[in-house]
Amino acid sequence: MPTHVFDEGILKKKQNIIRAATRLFAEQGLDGTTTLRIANEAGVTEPLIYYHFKGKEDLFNHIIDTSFKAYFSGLDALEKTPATQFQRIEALLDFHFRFVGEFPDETYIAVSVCPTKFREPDHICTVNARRQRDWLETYLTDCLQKGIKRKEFNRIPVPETVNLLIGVINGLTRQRGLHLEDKEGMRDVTVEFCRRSLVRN
Amino acid sequence: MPTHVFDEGILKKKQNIIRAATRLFAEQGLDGTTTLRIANEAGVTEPLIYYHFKGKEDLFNHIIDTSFKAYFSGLDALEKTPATQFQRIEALLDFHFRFVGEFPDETYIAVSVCPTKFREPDHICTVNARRQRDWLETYLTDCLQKGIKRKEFNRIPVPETVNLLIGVINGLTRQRGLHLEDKEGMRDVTVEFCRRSLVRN
Amino acid sequence: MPTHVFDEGILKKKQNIIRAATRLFAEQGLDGTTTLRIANEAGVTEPLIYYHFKGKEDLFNHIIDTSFKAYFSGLDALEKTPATQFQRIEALLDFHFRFVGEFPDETYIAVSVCPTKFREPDHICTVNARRQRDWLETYLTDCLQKGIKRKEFNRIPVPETVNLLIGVINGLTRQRGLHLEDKEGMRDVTVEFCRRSLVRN
Amino acid sequence: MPTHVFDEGILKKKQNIIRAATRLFAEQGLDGTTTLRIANEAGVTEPLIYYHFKGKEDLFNHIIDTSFKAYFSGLDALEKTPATQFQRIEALLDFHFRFVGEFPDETYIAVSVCPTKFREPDHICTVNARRQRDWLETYLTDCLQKGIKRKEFNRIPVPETVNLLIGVINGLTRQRGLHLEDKEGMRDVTVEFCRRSLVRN
DNA sequence: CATGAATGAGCGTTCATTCAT
DNA sequence: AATGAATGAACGCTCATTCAT
Repeated sequence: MPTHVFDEGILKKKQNIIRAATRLFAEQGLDGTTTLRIANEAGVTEPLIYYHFKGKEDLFNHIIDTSFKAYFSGLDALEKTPATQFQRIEALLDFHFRFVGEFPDETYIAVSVCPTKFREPDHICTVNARRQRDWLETYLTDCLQKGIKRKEFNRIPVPETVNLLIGVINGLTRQRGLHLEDKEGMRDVTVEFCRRSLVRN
Repeated sequence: MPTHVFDEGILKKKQNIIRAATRLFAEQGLDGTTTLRIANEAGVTEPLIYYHFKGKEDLFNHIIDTSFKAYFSGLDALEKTPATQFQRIEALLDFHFRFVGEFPDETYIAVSVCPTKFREPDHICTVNARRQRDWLETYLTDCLQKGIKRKEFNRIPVPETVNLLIGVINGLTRQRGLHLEDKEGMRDVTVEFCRRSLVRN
Repeated sequence: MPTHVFDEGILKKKQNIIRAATRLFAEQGLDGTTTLRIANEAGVTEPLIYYHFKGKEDLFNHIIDTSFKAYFSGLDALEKTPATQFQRIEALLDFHFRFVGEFPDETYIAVSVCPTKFREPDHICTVNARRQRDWLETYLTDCLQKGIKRKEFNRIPVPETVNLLIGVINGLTRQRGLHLEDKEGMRDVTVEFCRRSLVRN
Repeated sequence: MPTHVFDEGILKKKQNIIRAATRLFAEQGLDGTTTLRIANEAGVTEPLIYYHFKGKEDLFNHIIDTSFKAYFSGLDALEKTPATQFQRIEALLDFHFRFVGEFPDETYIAVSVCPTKFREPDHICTVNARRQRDWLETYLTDCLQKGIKRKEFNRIPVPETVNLLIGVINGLTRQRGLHLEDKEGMRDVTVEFCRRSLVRN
């Protein structure tokens, strides 16, 4: 069920290229991955990459674009479920745990190789990262402000806590692939950790 | 005052090479940084790099080695200050906030370019990352176990919480350079966030 | 009315290919023109070129062949009009002025890209260029010898003057496309220039 | 004495590259010549080309630049010798015969591969070709106008005759390498041909 | 007749590295 | 300690060409 959501109506060999590239970019970075390696692992010849994409950079951008589209569509599906403010935060954490589980390579690329492009202000990486940060800031700020006003949450400095929560999400996101066997356990412990910190008792 | 701690008794041009390489590796990664660029930014010629180091990889390893030495010596200085368990955790968080402030490039390299080497089990990156994780795990597990036993902390699942705290540290560490102006504020909020979650009231 | 003389009984798309190729070869040379570009400008896909021709070289040869056929058939039409010797030379100059006006691209290819093939003695370019030179030499030598014998022309060294006249034709031929607006004027001035040099007064 | 005038103070291997490239560009054009071939014929490895030049195009431009510098410095040496107007024209023809004899490859490149760059208005080829044409037009127009005014020349249409003379120079220039054994003969015959046409008797 | 998909061969270029000085 | 000159290896990419349909 994972990666397949991206692949509807795409040729098999093109899929292979995208999947191989995604894995290799995650493992070795953009500069560390050669087009020859991608082609070999995809079971095609190098020029086919250039038939389907303008170049290595374009292939990379395609992966970034597709990944962030899936990410944001997941985020947007969240918004519609109102509840207590903590349940909204829990849903956000939950979504990230699921997303990183489904798309570990895509997530790792976004977190680890995208930043090398932040120097270019119009790069697809920069644009999407900014959009992500804005989205999370808006969402979390709203949760915290409402939660504090309704006495659901402790009185805490909002912007710093938003920043902290984004850091938590980022940090847990980066710990993929390597270990993190007991995903279910981590999810629950993280949620409870935040609940104790935020929710008034 | 920062970077200079590494440079005692080192020739000026060698220092320039190391500093230029550190900055460039952090900005563009290992593969993305050419020896020519390093030489230019250091104000020397390429062969001088090879006079002082065996090659680019060796220069990189030197930087990693020096950085982790400073990091671990900071960690070891921590151990000697016993107190309440939460104070120990606070000291750990505090140290990381300070370290990332003093050595942003070194930290960023360790977090973002080291992982591309984890495939090689004996690489200096892999070894140091493992050692770091072990150190943090041991330290935090000890804190949590003692804190729980002495009723200072809530009863929480230890390994997952250790993992979570490491994630928090990692996440906040990655958010360097870009923004995070109010470092002091972040430090306090983070400490309080963890305190509310951990310490029984 | 021009290029159409070549196209009788040829499919429209094949015509497009030939015309696009002719223009591009003249503009960018043989190596500088890609089959993809030809296909695009002809409004077809690349494989269609290979349906109609064995390959790019074959398409090029076809153009050379067709161009030289038209050129030689024009030359042969000349021969039949006897008159004074200078009138024969004038007719030859006249024909070249008209030909280069009708087929500027074909002429330019013959003059500028054919020479890169002269290394291959059996190439269609080499063969036709030799045949052209032979034809012009024979024709002009005959004119000059007869004209001198009949006291129509000054006593001049024949082979060198033949060579010179071929050079004049070549030089004026090359000056197409770029400028040379007043073609009619150039024709007359050239003819009179040669007349004053050759014809006894 | 030939090509050596360009080479003062240049490294031997760099000279080899320039000479090999000059010959190959003349024989096969810019696109038809590979950097590998240049390197092989120069007895060096490919990267050395990139050590001395920014790339193939830059090497080509260097050759064009050097050639035209030599050409224009030759032209400028001409100007200072006033005499009858026809002697000035004779000197011009003479210079071109000598130049094409000394630098046949450079001349051929200027005449045959430069035009593929004329599309780019700021290209070194375009700029130099325009400058050359301007120079020749100015020079020849001056000769003809003065010659006509002083009754040295017949009354002839000046701009067209200028154009014709440039065509003659171009045409004879293009006939390099191929044959043209009796250069001395050609020079004299050409001069006399023009004299009879221009000079009043 | 016509095309989308795919490839073998090779090209211009870069880069880490070495050598002679 | 330091450098200009030079190279082996490989990389991203293009192109003429073919194949299946």
